[in-house]
Amino acid sequence: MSNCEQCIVREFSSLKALNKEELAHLANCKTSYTIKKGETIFEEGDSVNGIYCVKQGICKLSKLSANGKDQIVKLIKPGELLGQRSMISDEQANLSAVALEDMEVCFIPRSEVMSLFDKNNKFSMNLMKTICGDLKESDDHMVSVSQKTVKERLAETLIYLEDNFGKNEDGSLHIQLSREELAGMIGTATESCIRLLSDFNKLGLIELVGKKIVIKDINKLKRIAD
Amino acid sequence: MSNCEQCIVREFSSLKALNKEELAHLANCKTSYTIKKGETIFEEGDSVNGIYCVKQGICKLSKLSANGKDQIVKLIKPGELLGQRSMISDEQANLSAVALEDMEVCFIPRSEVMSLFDKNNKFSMNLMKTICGDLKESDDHMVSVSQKTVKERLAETLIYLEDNFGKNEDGSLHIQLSREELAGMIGTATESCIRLLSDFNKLGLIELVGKKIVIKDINKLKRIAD
DNA sequence: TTAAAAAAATGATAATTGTCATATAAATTT
DNA sequence: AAATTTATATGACAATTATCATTTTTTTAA
Repeated sequence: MSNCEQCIVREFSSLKALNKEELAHLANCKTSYTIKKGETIFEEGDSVNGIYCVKQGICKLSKLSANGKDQIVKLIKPGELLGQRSMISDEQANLSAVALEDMEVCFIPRSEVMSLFDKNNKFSMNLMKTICGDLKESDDHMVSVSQKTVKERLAETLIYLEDNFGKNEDGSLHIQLSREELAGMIGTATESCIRLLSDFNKLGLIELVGKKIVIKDINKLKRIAD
Repeated sequence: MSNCEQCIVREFSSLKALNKEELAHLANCKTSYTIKKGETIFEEGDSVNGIYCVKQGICKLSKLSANGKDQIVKLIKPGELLGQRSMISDEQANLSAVALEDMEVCFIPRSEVMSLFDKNNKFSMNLMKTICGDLKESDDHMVSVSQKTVKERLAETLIYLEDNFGKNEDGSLHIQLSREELAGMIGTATESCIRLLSDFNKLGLIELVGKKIVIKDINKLKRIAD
């Protein structure tokens, strides 16, 4: 069983508030998992009886709409916690979590999180602030989806992806999303997304290398995004 | 100064976890305000140094988009708390709060809320659950905005308004929104909203009496909303 | 390595939605 | 009560976006 005290990603989440003793206890009750790219961690409707601490790899949180399209609500990266919302509300998950890369996660059971919430005020405050941050992000995202055009949102999303997930040596976005997933992030049809990528390409804002995307003129993109 | 212990709306919010002593202290440090319809409680960018407990009246939480349209993110009714997100994150408000009716609110300063958060675990858990509920709502709303048509969203919103804010004796929706505000709720242009209301009217789904809206066939509306 | 399947790209077209102009109705002010 | 302002409603049209069909490219499997 691996040690939580030595786990670096802990520093990036609410768990940074834990002391040695608490970390030792946590190491004892957590379960580690390896998840392959494309696999599901939990699905809409599942009862998630704890939270996942993401150690390695990126995953998407998405929701299936009535018309069968998968809307990506949020991307989760190492250091973040997964399933907090459902666990705290004690409700079934309203989103599905699917790995976009091979992942390593640790599952922390509900009882442990709740006990930490009760005992460690710093931890509960951290958790609170994280969720408040998520709420702000979600509200802002909602306004963006509702008031901006698809073109503006695509520009915005490309910038977001570069800012938050970085780029490879060849300059292409590190995060690998299919066109369908990218469309699901900005809330549009796959074909519309592809078409606008082509337009951006022709305008020299981006370059399409296979399915990879290289941002060539981030300032113009920013001007489009607003 | 009015007594918090006897305030009924308290039972509907996180504050229901407070004991006699805490309520007495709260009564001492809160400030009561009367707000007229149309007045602003706080605006995007304001530092909200506490939370508002809504005793009477409904208000909207909205965000101004780049194109000058006001997107309504949430409606708040008596018993709910206002400004929790900003206060906890210790950030400026990302939304504006404007009264849709004459209101009575009590302002509770940050220090008091924080002290309660630290001392009363039931309260902090309640607060947490409320915000988690808001987050779920916001995510769901986002998916709805992004995947449903304006017509579907209008139907959905009309049902939501009747379910959550009730109707007058004449059967019309109790909550009084201008067409512009209703458009702001569903995320569309005012003219599009008006046009679809006319369509619904012609189809017998609703009846327009002046600016009032009466739902005539909620089942058909539900079928449209999905 | 070739065949099959899946993903990406593009064209044609239709549906949805936004914008601007204008008319009508309601609310407010004088 | 008349005049002004504001809100609601409608028409005409343009822009955006979705859908369906088809082609090309890439990936996967045989």
